[in-house]
Amino acid sequence: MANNVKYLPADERRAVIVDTVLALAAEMNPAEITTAAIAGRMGLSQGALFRHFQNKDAIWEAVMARAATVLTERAEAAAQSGASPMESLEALFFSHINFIVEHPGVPGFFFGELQRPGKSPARERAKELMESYGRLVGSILQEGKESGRFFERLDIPSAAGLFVGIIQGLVLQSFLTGERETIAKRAPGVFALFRRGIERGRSE
Amino acid sequence: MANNVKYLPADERRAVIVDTVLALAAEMNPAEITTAAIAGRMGLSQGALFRHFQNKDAIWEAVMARAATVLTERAEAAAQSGASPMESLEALFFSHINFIVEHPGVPGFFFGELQRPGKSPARERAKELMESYGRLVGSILQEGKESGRFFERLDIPSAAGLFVGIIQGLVLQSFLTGERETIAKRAPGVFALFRRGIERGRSE
DNA sequence: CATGAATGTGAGTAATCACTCACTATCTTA
DNA sequence: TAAGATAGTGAGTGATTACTCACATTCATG
Repeated sequence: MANNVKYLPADERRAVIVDTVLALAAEMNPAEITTAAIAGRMGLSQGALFRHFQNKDAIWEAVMARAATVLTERAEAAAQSGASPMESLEALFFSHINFIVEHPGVPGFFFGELQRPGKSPARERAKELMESYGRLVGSILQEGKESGRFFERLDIPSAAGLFVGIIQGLVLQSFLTGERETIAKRAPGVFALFRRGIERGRSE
Repeated sequence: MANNVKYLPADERRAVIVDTVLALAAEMNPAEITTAAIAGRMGLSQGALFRHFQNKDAIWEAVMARAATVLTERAEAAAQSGASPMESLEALFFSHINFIVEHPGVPGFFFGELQRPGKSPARERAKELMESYGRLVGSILQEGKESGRFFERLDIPSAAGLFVGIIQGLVLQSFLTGERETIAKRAPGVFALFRRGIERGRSE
């Protein structure tokens, strides 16, 4: 893990810094991550950080942007992978779960940033991510509704909110237990119930 | 709002401090609430705080304990109010939503505390609350399942997790928009979908 | 291989943090 | 109304924070 290679090009160093913050976020409260902790983990001095980022907020924005990019890429791939809307939704759900299992620091980072009032750059990135994610889920739901395979009176915004909510609920439970496996273990059962909620009634 | 009455008895002062923290948590990131901010809002000096609490962690624990007490009382009352398990579940759901609308600082406080690793007193309180809440939901679900009104193959832990998750999803959306009304407006539609997921199939 | 540009150092800075304590103001009660 | 108990003050403490800068080290290139 000790990535203490020195004199990296600026873009690579920025990437290493972002990685380091994500690694720290998996181990501690993101709100308590200090520039000293980041530099220490990298084996560099604090000064090196500020050569590549104007301030801590800029680091936070880069971290959020990176998380958003990776998650969005995977989500879009998953959304197109299914043969039916329900399969796409299921693939999207589990790709999101896998992302969180691989990057356990991201949800906490996300929560922490959304709690901040006003508009920090990182918070704006987080909002953008949520909105585009919501649109993606909404389009799949709409498709399923139109194809007649979903509940015909399905309220798209509610269902999209529920979709995001069930993931958040799982994250919260894993925060509680402190164990990373919790979320992957509970995911299938919870998704099955969500599926029951949105699919066509069996006698309608 | 300015509660700057001086020379309150110790127990009343402690209650005022807890109220003040909850009020601040509704306006700012709980992680950024300082003892200076609390004292300033009350119109007292910082020293006054530490006459009534040993340290900041003790204040945080008291805040969490108070939130847990109020929420638990309301939840238990709601759980017993319904004529059927589904009605009880619905009453529980909306009492929780109302609690959050009235105390908008609590969810953020909760998230922030759960993100902290190790075991702070406040975090332990939060875990206790979640566990007893989960048991309450689980018992209603079990009752509904046994009475034949819920899905007969319902997985109780998944459904309880889903119940908590849909509330978290609504909270997250209200964090995003920054508007307090969002959560109450979206709640009915999301609960309807949850209900569809757990109730008996119409042709089974 | 010399030289300028890029990257990193380490000892600083002022601001802010939770917390302390000798002292004062107020309340309670005999 | 005197006096002890309780509550609050305000100027401190050392630790920690994000951030700076003169200087050193290494890299890239003609």
